[in-house]
This record gives sequence, C-alpha cells and structure tokens, in this order.
Amino acid sequence: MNDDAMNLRARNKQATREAISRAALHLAIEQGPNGLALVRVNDIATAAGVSPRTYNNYFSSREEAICAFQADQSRRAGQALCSRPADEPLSEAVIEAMVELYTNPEPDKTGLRMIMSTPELEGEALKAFTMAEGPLAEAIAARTGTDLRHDPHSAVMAAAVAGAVRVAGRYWLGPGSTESFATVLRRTLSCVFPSAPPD
Amino acid sequence: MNDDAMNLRARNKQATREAISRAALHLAIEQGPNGLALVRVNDIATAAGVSPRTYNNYFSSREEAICAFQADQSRRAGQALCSRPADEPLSEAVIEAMVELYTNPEPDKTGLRMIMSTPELEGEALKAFTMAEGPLAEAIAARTGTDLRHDPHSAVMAAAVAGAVRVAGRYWLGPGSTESFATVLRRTLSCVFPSAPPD
DNA sequence: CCGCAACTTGCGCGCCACGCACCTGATGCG
DNA sequence: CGCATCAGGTGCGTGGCGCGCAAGTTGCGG
Repeated sequence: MNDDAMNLRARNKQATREAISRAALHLAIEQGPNGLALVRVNDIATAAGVSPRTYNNYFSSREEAICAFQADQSRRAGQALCSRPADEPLSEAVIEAMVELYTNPEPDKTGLRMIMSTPELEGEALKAFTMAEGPLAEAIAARTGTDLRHDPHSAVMAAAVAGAVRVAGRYWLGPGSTESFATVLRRTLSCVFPSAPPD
Repeated sequence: MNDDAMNLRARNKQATREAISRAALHLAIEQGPNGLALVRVNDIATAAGVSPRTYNNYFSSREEAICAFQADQSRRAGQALCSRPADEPLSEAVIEAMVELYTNPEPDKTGLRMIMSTPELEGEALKAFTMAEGPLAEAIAARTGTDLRHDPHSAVMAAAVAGAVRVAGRYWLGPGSTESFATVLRRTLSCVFPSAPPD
C-alpha cells in the first residue's frame, strides 16, 4: 500500500515532531529574545495540538524543540557531501554540499536571528551545528582515503567547516548584509581551503 | 593594603565559585556518565559548604557548574594570544598560546573523559570552548591588521582553532593515546595552518 | 566607629522532567 | 476479514529545580 518509504506510523511521528518544533519556534519569536521563560511548555503543546506529556516524549527542553530543524539539518551533512560527484575536488565538493544543505530552503532570517540572539538557544544551536562534524569527518576521510582514527586532518577540517558555517550565519544575520546566505557561506568556507580557487 | 590585584571580597567570591565547581565535578565523576541526574544540587552545595540557594547565585544548572573551569579557561584565550611576542609568526603564536593555555595545568583526564562522555555535559563544554572564539577572533584580527567586521578570515580561523582544540581533546581522551596533550594539540592545530613549519 | 553595599541564606512559588498505567489506533498474520 | 500485538499518545502524580523576595551577615570606605 502506501509505504512511501515510510510507515504511516513513522510519518505521523515525523509530522508531530515538526508540528511541535514549528509551534515552539513560532511562540519563541512572538516573545522575543528576552521572553524565552514565558514560552511555557503547555503553550507549545497546545499550539501543536498535542498533550504536554507528549511534547516531552519528543523533546526534553524548549531549546531542543526550537532548534530541532537545525539539528535535523546537521544530521544530513555527511550524506550531503557523499552525494557530490566523486571526481570533484574536495574543497569544491565540501563548499557546494554545504551551500546546498544550508540554503535549501532559504533559512528563515527572523527565526535564526531570534535564536542567535538568545544565549540559551544559541547554545542549543551550537550543539546542533556540531552534530554535523562527526558525519562530515567520516565523509571527508572517505573522500581523501585517510584513516579517521589515526589522522586528525579530516576531523579538524570538519570542525573548521562547521565553524565556517556558523560564522557565515553570524555575518549574514548582522546589520549590513545585503548578500544572499549562499554568497556569505561560500566566502567563509573558502577561508577554510586556502588553495581554493576564487571561483 | 592587601589588594593582591583583587579585593578580599572578590577573592572569596572566586574561591566559592571554585569550591562549588570542584564539588560538582567531583560528585559527577563519582556517579559516572549515566548518573548525572543523581547529582542533586543539594549535594553539590553541601559538599561545597554553601547553601543550595547560594549555589545558583553562581550557576543556573549543574552542567554549568561542572564545566566552569573550561569556561574560565576559554575566557582567557584572547589574552593568551595577545601575550605572545608580536614578532612571532601568526601560526606559531596561535599554537603556542593554545598549548600554553590548555596545558597549564595539565588537564584532568578523568574529569574530561567524564564530561565528554556525558551528552549534556558535552553540550555545556562545547559552549565553553566556543566562548573562546570571540576574543580569539579579535586578537587574530589585531595581529593581522584586518577588520573583523568586514573580513571573515579571523573569525573563521578562530572557529577552526577552537575546533582543533576540541578535536585534540577527543583524540587525547581516546583509548590509544600515549602522547601528552600538548603533542596532540600541536598536531591538530598545525592542520589549521597548512603553511605551518613542521616544527 | 558608622553606614553602605555586597553576599549569603531561608522561604515559597510555579514550572518542568519523567515514571507508571491506561487507552487508541495502526500493523501483520492466519 | 477478524484477531492478537504493539507502538505511541495521554492523564496523573511526584520530586527536583530556578528564581524572586526579604531578611540577616560581613567586609569596606569615610
């Protein structure tokens, strides 16, 4: 039947997760960066149409719920790099993979600005971005044919890439940014690869 | 009088902070990576010889208390780089500054391993390490004479350096590490500076 | 020697994570 | 097609915790 790569069951689960996360972010934006404490778990659950008890079957903190999207995105970092053509130079592959991953869809500037200007949320987002490092390091190691366990190069590069993405976010959210996120991302990422061609 | 660079009052404050943090880490180690929930705030406060209420005048979560040392250390990252001789090449200055900062004193392997193998603590430690990026970026920008606000190079490099430190920690804590932390640190940091001399 | 300001502490409130038990609806099988 | 099974949603109860408030205490400067 309708096993669209997923049981109906799992589908609903994913939908619920998204609903809760969506509601959480929305409410957080309403309250502003200094009103995080006013976003009650009860409100989130109600807005998402589930029981408060169900809410923390999915998340164990407001921050986690609000940043769930970033977390999900980071989980795909490894796969994003792996799906680049194998004959592409490493630097180009990484840059294009990250641009593809983090601009699809174009990030919600309002939501991101809210997150990055709220210390507690910033911490959670940091965790989320860092989740990308492991898979990224593996993918890089696979591409360069090095051994992840004995050669720190891939791990360091993965960390640097993740860092560059975060820095790009900060610049893009800053006051004087008329450029697209993709542009900023390419610029910061090219700092990581000193031998990278200017384009 | 006895203004040893600090009022007696501020000295006690610092001592209390350290006592609480110390007690927290000690108790956490006792309970192991899976028993973080069993480390009650009450126990920490008692062990530190203060009231539970006082405890969260200093910290607002167990995790924050346990990782306070890492946080304090990261705050000094900028200063560490600034205090390197001005005629030193950037890469060497950064490497030596970080080695100096993170091996003085030699890190507590047991405590660190505990922290890095406990998800919630790992997140907090991540926040702590990331606190170093801002000051580091400023110091790097100052050294290279670039404008931090319009040129992302220093920010990206700072993030990469912080990442390299974290990666070094992971490798050093891993099973087959007979080397000193300084050695591992130098190796990962030199990955960040491709033009860095082998020694 | 005195008053101020900083710090600690006890009290109390509201929120929240989580275990437990029950219910509902999806799933898979004969 | 109907039944046994089970994953997931929900209500309830409990213990812990963050934090505001209002004293009490102690170092510091005049």
